[in-house]
Amino acid sequence: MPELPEVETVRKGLAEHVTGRTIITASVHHPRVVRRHLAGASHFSQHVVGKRIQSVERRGKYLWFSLESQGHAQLEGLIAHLGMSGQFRVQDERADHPHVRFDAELDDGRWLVFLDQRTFGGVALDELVTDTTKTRTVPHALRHIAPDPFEPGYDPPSVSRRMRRKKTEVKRALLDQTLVSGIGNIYADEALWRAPLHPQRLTQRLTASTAMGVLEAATNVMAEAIVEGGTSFDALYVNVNGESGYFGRSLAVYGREDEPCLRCGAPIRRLAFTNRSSYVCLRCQRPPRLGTSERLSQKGDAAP
DNA sequence: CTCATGCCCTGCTGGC
DNA sequence: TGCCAGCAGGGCATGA
Repeated sequence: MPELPEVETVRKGLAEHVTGRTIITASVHHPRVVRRHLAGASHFSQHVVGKRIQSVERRGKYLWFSLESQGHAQLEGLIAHLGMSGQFRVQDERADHPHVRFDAELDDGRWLVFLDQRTFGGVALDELVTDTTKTRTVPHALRHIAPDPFEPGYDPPSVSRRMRRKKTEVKRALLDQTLVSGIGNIYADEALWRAPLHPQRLTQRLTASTAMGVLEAATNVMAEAIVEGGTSFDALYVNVNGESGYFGRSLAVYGREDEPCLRCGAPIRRLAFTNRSSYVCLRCQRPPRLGTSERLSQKGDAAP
């Protein structure tokens, strides 16, 4: 469940503890963790050893360690995605835990450990290239990921235009990482409540200012969560696990089914959304009024 | 091309 | 008590 604010909290912690360190040994403990590294597990391990961590960077929900090798100006990216349950820890001893998927010994004697219960996360090595906005370098494999709202290449009017050209629901658009990155199910629901907009509103029917408004709401709610995540940060234990911090945050709708809307008091409802959930206040977030064409394509399960 | 859906995976919860 | 369905959900392959 880590979304942009949680990943940024992890990035900061990692940057503090591993910047400047050289990787001495590396081990892959589960093949699935390197499934995106097509050259394989042993290639991955061999190629990170001896590299120095120059910085820890992030775009949306992706992290990468910028690696330099002795005598080479060219940098490589060690990409990491936390998936749903990924955690990084920097610790003094090698971890003995069933969920360790990858670990590396650093030149200060400490260990960088990646744990992941549900194995949706992973790591890969990739070359760094100039991104499409020409404002920064990103791993080649992440070129399709759009800038997140905290990057210099993020251009809200452009994102708003692209969003309104799409033929889809506004919540799907917010979750589209090629449009704007970093927003997941939780912050999408929070942004839509703030806007306020029903998740099934069609992007083509939004005015430019409404589209800009929901993007701004998403940016604000994530910025506030970064501040909260940063304050509860523990030095040696680089926590990433969605559980600590996440649900302690001030969420207005997510997970609050049947509880009162903080704005109007009406009960928060949970709507089915492609095998997951959307939490909404149906009084603040009015469902779209369907036109003839949408009604015809509803196939009988239309709202009353 | 765009958009929607299903799958990957594990541990916990709730119903019977 | 034990079993199993359901749920959590990001990203990508696939099909429409």
